Amino acid sequence: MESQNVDRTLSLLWRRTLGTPQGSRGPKQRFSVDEVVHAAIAVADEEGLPAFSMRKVADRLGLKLMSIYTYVPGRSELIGLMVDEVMGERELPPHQGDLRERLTGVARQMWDEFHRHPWLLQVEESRPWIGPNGSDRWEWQLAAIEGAGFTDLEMDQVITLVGGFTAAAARASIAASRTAEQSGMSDLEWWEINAPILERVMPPGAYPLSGRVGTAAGQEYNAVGDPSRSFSFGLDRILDGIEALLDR
Amino acid sequence: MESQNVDRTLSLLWRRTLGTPQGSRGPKQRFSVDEVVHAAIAVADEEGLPAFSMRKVADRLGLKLMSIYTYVPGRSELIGLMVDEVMGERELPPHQGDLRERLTGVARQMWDEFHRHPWLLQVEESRPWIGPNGSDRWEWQLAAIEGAGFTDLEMDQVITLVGGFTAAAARASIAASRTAEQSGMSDLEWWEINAPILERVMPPGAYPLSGRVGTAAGQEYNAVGDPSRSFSFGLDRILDGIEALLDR
DNA sequence: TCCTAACTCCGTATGCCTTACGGAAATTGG
DNA sequence: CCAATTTCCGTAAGGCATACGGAGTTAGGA
Repeated sequence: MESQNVDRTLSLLWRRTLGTPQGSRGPKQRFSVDEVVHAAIAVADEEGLPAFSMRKVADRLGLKLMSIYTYVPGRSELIGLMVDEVMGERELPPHQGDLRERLTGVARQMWDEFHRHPWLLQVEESRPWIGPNGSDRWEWQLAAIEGAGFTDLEMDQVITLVGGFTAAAARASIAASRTAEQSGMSDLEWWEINAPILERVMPPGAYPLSGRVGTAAGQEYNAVGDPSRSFSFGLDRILDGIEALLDR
Repeated sequence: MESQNVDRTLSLLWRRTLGTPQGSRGPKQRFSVDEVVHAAIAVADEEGLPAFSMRKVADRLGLKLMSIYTYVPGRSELIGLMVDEVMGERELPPHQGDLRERLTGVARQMWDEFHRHPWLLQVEESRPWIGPNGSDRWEWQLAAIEGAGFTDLEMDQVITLVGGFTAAAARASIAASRTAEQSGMSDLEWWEINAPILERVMPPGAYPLSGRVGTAAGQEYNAVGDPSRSFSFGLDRILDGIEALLDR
C-alpha cells in the first residue's frame, strides 16, 4: 500500500508524458491536477510552507477540503508535485562562455528560483521524487561542465558544491528580506529593544572582533549584512577554487 | 507586549550572567530552566523539530502541558534557548596552524555539531536570538582568521561562506542518513519500486550525462552519493579559493 | 499572627492541522 | 436500464499551540 502511493505519485509527476489515464466511469473532476498544483504553489508563494495547508488549497479552488484528496494522495506528495512544477517554469537556457560563466549561470538560475519560490528551501523530504523537470534540470547542470576536464565523480561534486552553496546563500537572503518586511520590527527597533539588556549583560570588551567586524559590515552595507554581496563573494571564491582544480 | 517577550527571553538566554531573579512569593518551581531546556533538547534529538512539541517536553519532566509555559514564554522562544544551549556544550578549542587548518577547524566544529543535533538545521527564525554561547561562537570564528590579511568585511564574508557551505553539506549528509535508517525502504527497494515506471516514462537516451555520472558516483561510493566526501571536496575547493584571495 | 499579593501547576476550551471512513449523487459501460 | 465506478464532501479522530481562569502554596508586611 506504500508502494501504490509511490506509483500513483510518479504517475502524477510524469502525467504529461503518460497522458491522463483516468477511468471514465464516474463524474468528471472539476479541475485538472495542474490547476490543483498551481493553486497550491500560489498558496505556498504567499504564505510559506509552514502555513501551507490542504484546506487553503481547497478554498482557493472553491472545493471542500476532502475533495483535494481525490486529486493527490496527500500533502507531502502534493509538495513533491509543486517542486517539480516550479522547476519547469523557466526555459533552461543553452550554456555559453567559459567554465566560469557557465557555472555562474547554473548558480544564478537557482538563486532566482529560490527567490521566486522561497518555500523550496523549506521542503524537507528524505527521498526526492524523480520528476521530469527535476531530471531535465540535473542533466542541464551536468551539461554546463561537460568536457571541462573533470572526472565523472568530480562533475557530481562540483554541481553539488555550487548548488549547496547557492541554497545556503539564498536561505540567508530570504531570511533577511522576510525579517525586514514581515516582522513589524525594523532593524533599528529591534536593536532598541535588545541593546539595553545586551549592554547590561555582555562584559564590555568581551567581543572585540565581533564589534569591529560588525560595525564594518554595518557601515559598508546598510543593514547588518548584505546577502546578495555575500553570495557574489562566496561564488567568486568557489569558482576560483574549482578552476584551480583543473590546473593541477 | 511583544517587547516584554523579547525582554523575558533575553533574560532567560543570559540567565547565567544575570542570576535568577525570580520573585520569591509563590511556590518554588519544581525544575530549573536548564532542566527544561535539556529535556527539550533530548526530545528534539530523538524526534526532530517537526515532531518536537511542548507536550512531549512536559511529559518527559513529569509536568503537565501548561506548566511549561511558566518556565518559557512559548515554543519558539524555547527553541531559541535550545540553540544557544547546544552552542555551549563543547569547549571552543584554541586555534592552531595556518589559515587552512584554522578554517578547517571552524568548519569541522560546525559539521560535528549539526550531526550531534540535526534539528539545528530545521530551526527557522527570521531574527536570531543573541545569547552568550552564540556570541562566543561568532567571536571564536572571527579569531580563527584574525590577522590573516583580510579586511573586516572580508572576514565577515569568509566565515559566512564557510559556515553556509558547511550547513548545506551537513544538511545533505543528515538527509541521507535519515533516509537510510528511518524510512523502512532501502535504496535498493526504493529503486525497485521506482525503476519500472521511470523506465516506461523516461525517453531512452534522454539523460546521457545523468546516467553516466550517476553510475560513476554509485560505483565509487556505495550509495547514490557520499555526503562526507562531498563535504571534503567542497571545503578543499573553497579553501583554495580563499587562499587565492590573499595572494592578490 | 494573619492577610493578601504573587506565584506554580494545571483543566478547559478554541482553533488550527492531516487524513481515515463512509455516504450521496453523478456518470457511463455493458 | 442497471450496476460499477468515481467525485465531492460531512464527520470524526487524533495531533498541535496557547489563552484564560481557578485552586493551592508561599512569604512579605501590617
